Amino acid sequence: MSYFLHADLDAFYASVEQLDHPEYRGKAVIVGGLPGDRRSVVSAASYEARKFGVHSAMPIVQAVKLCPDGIFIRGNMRRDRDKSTEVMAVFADFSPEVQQLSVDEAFLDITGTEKLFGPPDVLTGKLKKQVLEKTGLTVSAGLASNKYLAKIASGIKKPDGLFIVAPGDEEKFMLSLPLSKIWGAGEKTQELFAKHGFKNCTDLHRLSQKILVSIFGRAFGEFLYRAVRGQAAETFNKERGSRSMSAERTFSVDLYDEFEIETRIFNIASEIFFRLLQTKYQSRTVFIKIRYGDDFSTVGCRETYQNPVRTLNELYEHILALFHKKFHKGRGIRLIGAGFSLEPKNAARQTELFDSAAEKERKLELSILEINSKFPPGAALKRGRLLKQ
DNA sequence: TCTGGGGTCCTAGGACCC
DNA sequence: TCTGGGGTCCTAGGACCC
Repeated sequence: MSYFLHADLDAFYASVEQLDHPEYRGKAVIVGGLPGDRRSVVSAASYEARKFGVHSAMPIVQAVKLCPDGIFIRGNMRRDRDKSTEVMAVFADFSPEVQQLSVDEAFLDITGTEKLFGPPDVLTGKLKKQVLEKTGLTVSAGLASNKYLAKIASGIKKPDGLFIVAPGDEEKFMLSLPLSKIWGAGEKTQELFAKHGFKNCTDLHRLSQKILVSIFGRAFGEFLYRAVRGQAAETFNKERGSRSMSAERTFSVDLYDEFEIETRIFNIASEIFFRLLQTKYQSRTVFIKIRYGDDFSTVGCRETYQNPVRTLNELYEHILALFHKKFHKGRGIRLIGAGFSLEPKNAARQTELFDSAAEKERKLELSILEINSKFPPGAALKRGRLLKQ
């Protein structure tokens, strides 16, 4: 019989700020942007801020209205990452199988750890205590016989809580939940639930798999069928490598000027290209994304090339071409994004014949990467924007 | 209220090949 | 002259999660 612990740090980014700034403790802390940031959203709100109705993904503008005296902070990614690493190290002391899901949560397979740490609830108590002592952060935990239920369970007694789904109670547990607690069923699905008059999990449980599939589509229908029965979802079992890499920017004001736009595109191209160079992946497929300011609509396109992208210049040309293929001249741009699909380096695809110009350029770019990695950010070597040939 | 940024997976349809 | 069926690869868009 398997047993899983899902551990979730409470209000992570906000808690790190309160840890580093004792004067913030006990106060409403909102991470994600400063009050003047017109297009930012909340990435974490302390529990004190949540009392005002502030929650993550909410526009900062709205958070300021709800909580005008809150402490607003943009956030400190490097610090948060370091803190996350510390926490994951503690998790690793309790299980050889830690599956990190994001910066602030992980599954621990604690099957068969009883001799070392005691029963699951005792182990969880020890883990929570150690995380607090070693990192100053609190964790909420869920225990269940599969990952899907452990994940839902950890959200039930927040903050600093523990909820256990006893073996044998899986289905009963799911049926006790409101539809809003079904992980994987977001806003649109909730609307669809309402449209069909489904009010709770029992309403879904009554339906055959065939009916669910006809309403929700094959994959999601089958997922729901299993979910309301408390059965393990495949979702968390695939241990897969990266599939894509991308970067996008929302501008504080819509962009109209072509030169300005192309400069932003170049910056995004450099960012993702140098990020790609530091991985064990290559890419033959490039995609772009445009969001218009007038109606918030998003369009995108992609192209798969014969050979992997080799140089920044080449990537920039690709992205620019895709951008101009989609862009409606005259409309203001709110967001531009670009990225690629990843494949393992040196995939068995015939490498192009030696191309000395491209090879030279690639070497130059690698040396820029090396120099950049040796200097603190800001002091690093920057290169002027390339020109279209 | 007016909607970030980095990802994953699914669906439907088209092109192409056998 | 009209037109099958399966498989693979690719693309656009959407839903969802943290």
